[in-house]
Amino acid sequence: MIRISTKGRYGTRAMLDLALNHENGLVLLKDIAERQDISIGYLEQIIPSLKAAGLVNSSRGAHGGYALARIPADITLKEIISALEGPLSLVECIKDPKICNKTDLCTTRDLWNDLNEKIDDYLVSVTLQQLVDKHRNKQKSRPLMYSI
Amino acid sequence: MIRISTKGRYGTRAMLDLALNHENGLVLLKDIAERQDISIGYLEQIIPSLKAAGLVNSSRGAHGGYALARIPADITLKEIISALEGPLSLVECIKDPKICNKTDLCTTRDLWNDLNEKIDDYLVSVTLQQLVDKHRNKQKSRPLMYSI
DNA sequence: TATAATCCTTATTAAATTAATAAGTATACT
DNA sequence: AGTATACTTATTAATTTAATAAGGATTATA
Repeated sequence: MIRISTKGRYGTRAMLDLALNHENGLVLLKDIAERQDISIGYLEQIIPSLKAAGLVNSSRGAHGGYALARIPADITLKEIISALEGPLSLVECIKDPKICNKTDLCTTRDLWNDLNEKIDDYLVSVTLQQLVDKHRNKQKSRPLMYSI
Repeated sequence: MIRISTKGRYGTRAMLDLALNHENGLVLLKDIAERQDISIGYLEQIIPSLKAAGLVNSSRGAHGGYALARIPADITLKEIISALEGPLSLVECIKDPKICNKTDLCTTRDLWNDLNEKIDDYLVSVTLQQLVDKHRNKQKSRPLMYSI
């Protein structure tokens, strides 16, 4: 199965949540967890990858919390996914050609490599800002839904 | 990690092997296994998926073996991968929207859905014949390599 | 009709990965 | 000092992946 793990999915949702809720200053992990319906413990395992990649900043202690390190328009989905799942490599021999001695004759490797590039192109083309805009449009188009 | 499993990769190589070696009649599992360096036992677990999808035919008994069910130009990569790995669905809620009650408001789901379509488009666009052609070109461009 | 060659079927297992929980530590504001 | 928060590390359960094993079913042919 070709799949995106929960780490990638939850982390992306956390980033979108951060982008949507920055008006009131720092965002609490607890609040992200609640809004996104992800356990705090699991989020605590995911966030460090985003920090390490320089995508979010944090401050500790009371009144601490998280914030995006850059504006959403400057953050691509590729950065987010790479931070969470490592470099995109549909098959091992893409990022590490030495593991197979037939690499240069392997037609199917070329194939996975091409597909890899397509996926990459798409991920680069989407910014967090675009997600924010899409999200706001969705909200607008459902005027009968009230949050309670 | 976004990954293609060995089932998908080995199965694709088996299909390419079938396409390349049909001149001498039916192709033996044993020979595919040897040429592709995949254990017979594991191939025996992979081939049934290809049969079930109507991509290969087989005949049993002495002088039995496998053959493609259709010409390579009529077989897309998407059919092969779907047969081996099930319907492409980067996240569960793509093929089964009911598992999540926020599906219609979920911006990230739309995102995975779009990516899913890109991958799908690519897989549909590649035929087994194209792989065969690429493979033959590679062989030609390495005239100093002899098989022994 | 016996034998050999082949596909076919089912069960088992080991390893890796994923998804999560738990429990406590460090820091900073009040 | 106390509390709210981020941070760290270890553990575990479930699932998936990748493979092995062992034998059964079918067909050509000697």
